[in-house]
Amino acid sequence: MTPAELSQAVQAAVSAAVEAGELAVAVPEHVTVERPKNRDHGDYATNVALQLAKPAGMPPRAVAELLAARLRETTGVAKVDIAGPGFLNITLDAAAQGLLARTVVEAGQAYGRNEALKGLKINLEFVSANPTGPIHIGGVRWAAVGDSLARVLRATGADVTTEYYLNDAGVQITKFARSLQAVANGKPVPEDGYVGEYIGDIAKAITDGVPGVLDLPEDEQLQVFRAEGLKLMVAEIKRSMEEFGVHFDTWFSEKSLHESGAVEQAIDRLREQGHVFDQDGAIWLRTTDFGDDKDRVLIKADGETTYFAADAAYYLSKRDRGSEVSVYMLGADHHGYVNRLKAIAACAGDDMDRNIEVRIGQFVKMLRDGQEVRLSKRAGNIITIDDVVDWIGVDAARYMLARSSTDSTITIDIDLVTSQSNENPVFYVQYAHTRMCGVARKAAELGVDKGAAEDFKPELLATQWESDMLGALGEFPRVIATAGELREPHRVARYLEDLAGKYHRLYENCMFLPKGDEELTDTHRARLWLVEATRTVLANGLTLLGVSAPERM
RNA sequence: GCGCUCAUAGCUCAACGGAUAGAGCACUUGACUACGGAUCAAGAGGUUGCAGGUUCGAAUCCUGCUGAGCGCACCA
Repeated sequence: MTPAELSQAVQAAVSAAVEAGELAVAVPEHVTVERPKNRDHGDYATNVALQLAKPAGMPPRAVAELLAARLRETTGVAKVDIAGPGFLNITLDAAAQGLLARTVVEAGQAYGRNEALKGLKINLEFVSANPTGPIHIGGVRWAAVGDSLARVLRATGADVTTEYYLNDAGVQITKFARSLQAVANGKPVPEDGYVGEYIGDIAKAITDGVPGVLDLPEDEQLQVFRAEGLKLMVAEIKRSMEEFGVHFDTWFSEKSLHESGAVEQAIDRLREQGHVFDQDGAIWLRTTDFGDDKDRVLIKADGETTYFAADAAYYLSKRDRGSEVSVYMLGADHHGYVNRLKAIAACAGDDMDRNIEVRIGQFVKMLRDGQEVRLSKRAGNIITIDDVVDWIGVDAARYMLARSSTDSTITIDIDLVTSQSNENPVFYVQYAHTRMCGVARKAAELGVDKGAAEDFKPELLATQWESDMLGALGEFPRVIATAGELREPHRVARYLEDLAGKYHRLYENCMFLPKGDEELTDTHRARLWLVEATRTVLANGLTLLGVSAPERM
């Protein structure tokens, strides 16, 4: 019996009580059934009686009594206790619980997928770092979290488009081009330019790739460095993202918004909605109508469009391309943008509480020799995505960055992670997976297997360790659904750590294979189903995080 | 000055308003002639920054305070 099925059973118990006239409430659309932390509280617990007590005008425990009586009649339910203020503690019979192992194995890679967000069209934008340098550690966090979130959302049935917004127009690119040009000509980079080895590398690639570029007039030369530098830098970013296991469906060019007239069209559309006004020679969007602390300029008095105007056009582009929910993942230094971005959606006539989500994530702090390493894209000693991968590898990097809530600043001690990578939780989880594969290898060696599905005896999975394991396996679909709904992929990582721990304990306490001259028993076979089910969930979960599930380490 | 975010064990971090706040690491003590010991068991470690409030129930929600990070352009 899965938690979802149990939840329906509880709901049915409420319905039955209502129909019998014993309970005067509206039947809740969804009943929460959860694994209690304390196993003395049964396999599952529900607080539904506490929640219905007030509307029913009855004491919580009286409501609980009504429901408990009906639940005890439910197939697969072994015991129902009423505890504390009115919790219902439900214990399943071993067979009903054990059946889950076969369910999981038979579902395979599909186990855990659900339809919590079925059909929802989501545009998920993340990283979007300026193409004026390599991706630095902050961007790496969004790459890990954003890509995992995309995978999680897809597992909940959402139709997700991942997108990288390339700021390929504007003065930063010009500064970048001037820096390349200066270095190529053996001159010092301008005061406000970009420095770092990569500037020299790209400059050299351009002078090598475009013979005679240095003989061109200065203006033409700059154009070459701008165009070629941008191309090379974007290619470099794409390469590092792909190597990190992160794929973007769309690389969206800011410049294209300006060149196609999309920015002007966007302003016209916002004007039609009545939120655009002229003042002091500039054209403004009245974002203060929707919670922004000041109105924003779209077109400056000198006729130039602002970056904000491009933001507006970009949002409308996402909308025009079918996005129902546009999710922006921004760094903490962009929190001031939340209100103005949401106001764009509202000014366009959209629901700013549904059609747009701006998620702010905190920074990653890097320590080396006990000192914080300051991150500056313009400084030479930046920590890039390639540095991180070199030090700790893609798996550990992705896992470490994705296992924490983006609300928390996280601190990564480079010395610790590089010198003692065994302490990394990802190894704990991956090791559990290799152990399960080891069991399968050993079974093959012994020439035994878990047997046919119809011979599986779920009631033999009856020890506390097996029960714990089965309970955890049953949670997986809900973990994914919650992670998707809350946009918090770190929940998957935490779940896997718990699952791995339960497996390690199961391993210590239950033999899966016969030893010595023993015969393979039905208990062994049932446990082999459980091991295979656990391996399936662990592998599925690691895939959602973009982390490999190794057979050997 | 105004605003946003954060504050949980020695460290790094969890905890859809639920029961005794949990993991990993580090520390102490144990466990390998069995499926991989990169493991497990036990122990120790907390006034969830402070003070109020709402609630049957608060780390979680509200108010105030303290501390930290960040942001407040006709820049991009």
